[in-house]
Amino acid sequence: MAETYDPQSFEQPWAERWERDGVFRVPDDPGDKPKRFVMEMFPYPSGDLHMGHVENYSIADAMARYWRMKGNAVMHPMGYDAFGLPAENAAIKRGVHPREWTLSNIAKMRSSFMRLGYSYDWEREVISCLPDYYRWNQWIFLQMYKRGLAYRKTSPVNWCPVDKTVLAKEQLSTGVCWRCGSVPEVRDLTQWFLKITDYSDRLLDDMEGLQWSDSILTQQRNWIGRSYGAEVVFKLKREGNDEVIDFPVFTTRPDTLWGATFFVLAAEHPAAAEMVAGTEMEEPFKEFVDGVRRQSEIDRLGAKGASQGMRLPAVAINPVNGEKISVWAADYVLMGYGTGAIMAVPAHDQRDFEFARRNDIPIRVVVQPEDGPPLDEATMTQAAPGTGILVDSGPFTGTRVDPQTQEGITDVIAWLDEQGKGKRQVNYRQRDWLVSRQRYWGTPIPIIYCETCGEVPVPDEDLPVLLPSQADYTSTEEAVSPLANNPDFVNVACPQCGAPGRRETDTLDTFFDSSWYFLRYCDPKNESMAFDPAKVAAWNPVDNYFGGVEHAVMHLIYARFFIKFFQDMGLVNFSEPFLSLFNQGHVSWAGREMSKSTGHVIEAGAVVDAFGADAARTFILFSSPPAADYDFPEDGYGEIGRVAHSWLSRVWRILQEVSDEPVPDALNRQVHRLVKAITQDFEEFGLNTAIAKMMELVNHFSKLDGPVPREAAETFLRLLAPIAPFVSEELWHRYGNESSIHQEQWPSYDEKLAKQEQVTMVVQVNGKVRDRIEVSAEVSKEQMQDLALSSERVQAHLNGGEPKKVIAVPPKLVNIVL
RNA sequence: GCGGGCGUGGCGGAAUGGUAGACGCGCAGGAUUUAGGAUCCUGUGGGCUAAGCCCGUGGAGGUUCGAGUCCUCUCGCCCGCACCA
Repeated sequence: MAETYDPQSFEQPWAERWERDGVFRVPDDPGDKPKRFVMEMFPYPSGDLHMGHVENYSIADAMARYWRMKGNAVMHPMGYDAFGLPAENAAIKRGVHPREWTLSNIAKMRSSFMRLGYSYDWEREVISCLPDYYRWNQWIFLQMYKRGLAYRKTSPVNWCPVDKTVLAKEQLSTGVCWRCGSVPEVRDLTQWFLKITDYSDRLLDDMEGLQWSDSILTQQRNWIGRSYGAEVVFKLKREGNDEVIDFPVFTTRPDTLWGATFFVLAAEHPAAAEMVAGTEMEEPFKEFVDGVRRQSEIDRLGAKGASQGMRLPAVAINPVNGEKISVWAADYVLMGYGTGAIMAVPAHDQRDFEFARRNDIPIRVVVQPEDGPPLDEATMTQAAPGTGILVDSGPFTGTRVDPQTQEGITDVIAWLDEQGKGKRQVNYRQRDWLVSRQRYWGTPIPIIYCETCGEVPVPDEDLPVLLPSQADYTSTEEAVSPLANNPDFVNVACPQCGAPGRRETDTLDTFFDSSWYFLRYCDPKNESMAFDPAKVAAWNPVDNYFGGVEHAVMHLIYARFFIKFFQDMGLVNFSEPFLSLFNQGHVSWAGREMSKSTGHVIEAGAVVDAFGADAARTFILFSSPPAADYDFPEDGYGEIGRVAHSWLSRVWRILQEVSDEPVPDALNRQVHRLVKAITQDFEEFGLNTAIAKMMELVNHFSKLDGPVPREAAETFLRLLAPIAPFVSEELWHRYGNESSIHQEQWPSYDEKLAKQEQVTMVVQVNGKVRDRIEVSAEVSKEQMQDLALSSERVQAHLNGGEPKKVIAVPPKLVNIVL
C-alpha cells in the first residue's frame, strides 16, 4: 500500500519545473528585501562533478536556501572558470579542440548541478572562455594599461619545461610547478606585469573588517610581507680601484648599524660578478654562483644546507663610523628582496651569526640585554635579536631599543636622515603580478607592436581580440606562445599609423578571469560594458563566499586588487569584494585526494543514480561539520545508502500520510524546541547538527500513534527543504500545496513553547553525579536545594556529614560540597 | 624554524565552564515478514567483588564547588610559509 521512496521518480521533474518556473531567479535589483549575495568559487570544468564538489556546493546551497526562506533576496549564481591548461592537455591527448572539450564538460556539469537541485539563477551563468566575457578582460587590461598599472619588462621567470609556460611565484608550490610537479627553469623573458604592489598597503590595511579565517588572513599578510626599517647607504670600493660607489641596503634594525662587521651581496647580484671580472677569481666565482643556483632549487624542495659564501675583492664603508668591512657574496641573501644586499650584524641576527662563525668574521655586540649576564662575543652561541641597551653605538650609546615597539629605532632613523646617511623605508615581499602566459587557451592580450608607434593598445571598438581557432595548442619553440605560429592572428595593421604591426601573442593568466566574474553575474549579458555599476552596486559586495583554502593567496588577493582598482576608477562603491569567506573541508577517498586524471574519483552522477540527489546532499552535509574534511572509506560510497537514503526513506514512510488533527501538546513543544535549535544551527553553519536534530524530530513523529499532524509535518518539511529540496517539495505538494516549498517562509517558533516544561535536575556530591530528579523548568534555587538534600541517594553519600556549600544552577544542576 | 589548526567510543561526530559520547554508522539480542543489504523494538565507552561503585576526552600540572571546554608545560598529527635582512 505504501509507496516506496523512489527519488528518481520525482527529482528530475522537480528540477525541470523549478527552472521552468524561475523559482530561483532574482531581478537585477533586490527591491525591498534585504539582499544577500551567496557565491561559491566557480569551478574549473575538468569533467563532471564529484563528491568533493557536492560538499562545497551543498553547503552553500543549503545556506542560500535558508537565507531565502528567511526573507532575503538571494543572488546565487554559477559559472565556469573555463580557460586554462587542462583543456589544452586534454585536447592534445584526445585530439579535440580545447573549446569543445571545455564546453562539453560545462554541459555535463550544468546538468549535474541541476540534477543535484542547486538553487542557481541559471540566467546569470558566466563562462570565462567565451568572447562575451573575455573581451571585458581585455578592456580591463587596457584600463590598467592606460593608468600605468600594466607594463612590460624583461625579467627572469620560472619556466615549467613540461607545461611549457611561465609560472607566477604563487604558482610554485614547494618550488615545483603547481600543476605537473616538475622543477622549473629560470629564463629571461619580456612579459606583462600588473602593478599590484601599488596596492600592497591597501590590501593589508583593508583586511581588518573581513570575516575570514585567521589562517587565510595571516597567509595574505605574510604574502604581502610589509616590514618597516631604513635604507642605509654604504660605500663600496673595489680593490685596486679608487672608484667609490654608493650601495644602499635595507635593514629593519638600523639601531645595530654600529655592530655591522661585514657586507653581503646576493650571489647572483651583477655587482658581485663585476667585482671579480678580469681577476683570477672570475672562474671560481662563476662556479660558486652556478652551485648556488643548483643549490637553491634543492633548498626549495626542502633540504636546506648551511649558507655558502665567497669573499669579494672589495671593502664596504660603514656610514656611521667610517669603518672598512669585508664584502661577501652569499646564497642567503636574496636578489629579489630589498636591494639584493645587506649589512650583516652577526651579534644580533642569527643568519649573519652563523655565517660569521663559519667564515671567521668578527662579531661585535652593540645591544646588551637589560637582565642576565652581558653578552660576550667570544662565548656567544647564537645571535641576540631582542630588546636591550645600545653600547659602542656612537651618539646612541645608552639608548634602549625594542624591535617590537620600534622604541629607539625611530630615533636612529631620524638621525640617519638628518645626517644624509639613510632614510625611513618600508619594504614588501610582494612582487608585481606576472600575467603573461605562453599558452593558447586564454585571453589574448590586446596589444599591437608597431615599429614606429611601439606598444599600441587595441582600440576599444576593435575588442574583442578573438582567440583564433587553430590546430596547434603547444608551441614547438619553447617560451613562445602557440599564437605566434598563426600569421593571420599575428600580422595586423597598427591602429595608430596603419603600418604593418604584430599582435602580442601571449595570453592572460587565468587568475585574471576569476578576479571579477562575480561582478559579471550581476549583469551577465551586457554588450556595451563589463558591467553596469548600478547593477553591481545593487548586489555587491558578496556577502558569503564559499571555497577551498587552496585559494588563500592567489585568487583572493588578485580579486581584492581588482576591486580596489575598480573603486579607483569609480566603477564600484566598495573596497572589498568578499565580506565573509567560508572554507569548506575537503573530500577524499581512501585517504587520497580525488582526481579526475587518475580516475580516483567518486562521481556525483553515480551517487545520484544509486541513491538520489537528496541522499547525496544529506549524506555529505550530515557526515562531518562543513569545515571539516571527510574521507570516504576504501569500499566507496555505500554508506550514503545506509545513512542518507534509508533515513529519507523513513521520512517518506512516516510522512506519507498526514492528519488534520491538532498537534498534541507534547509534540508541539518538541517541534518548537527543535525549530529553535535548528535555526540556531543554520545561523552558525552547523548543518551536520541541524540534520541530527531533524532526525530527532522524525523519531518523535515515529512514536506517534496515528499519522503525523499536517501542521507539524509541514514545519518539518520546511526545515528539511534546504538540505533535501526534492523530497520536501514532493511531499509538500502531495499534501495539496500548490506553490513551491522553496518560496515558503522558514518556520518560526514560540520561545515559551520551545522551553521544556520538565527538566532533569542533576544532583552532584563533590562534583559527582549521584541522583537525577525531574523538576519543573520554573523550579527555584531553594526548591532545588531542598529536593537535592532530601534525596535518599544523596543522603547515602552525605554519610550524615554537613554540606559545606550547596550550589544550585536552576533548573539543571545542584552541587553539594562536603 | 615561524604561523594557523586539530587530538573525544570500533567509525563519522555531539557537548553557552554544569548529566561526556547528541544524531547516525557498525555491532548484539528480539519482533515481524510473500526471506530482503526491508521494517520495528531493546541494548551498546572501559573495568569491577555489578540494583552499586571506580576509571575515562593524547600526557603532566594549575584555576574552579565543578574542566573535553579556561591557564601553563609537554607529546603527536594536519595545513600554510620557509633564508624577506
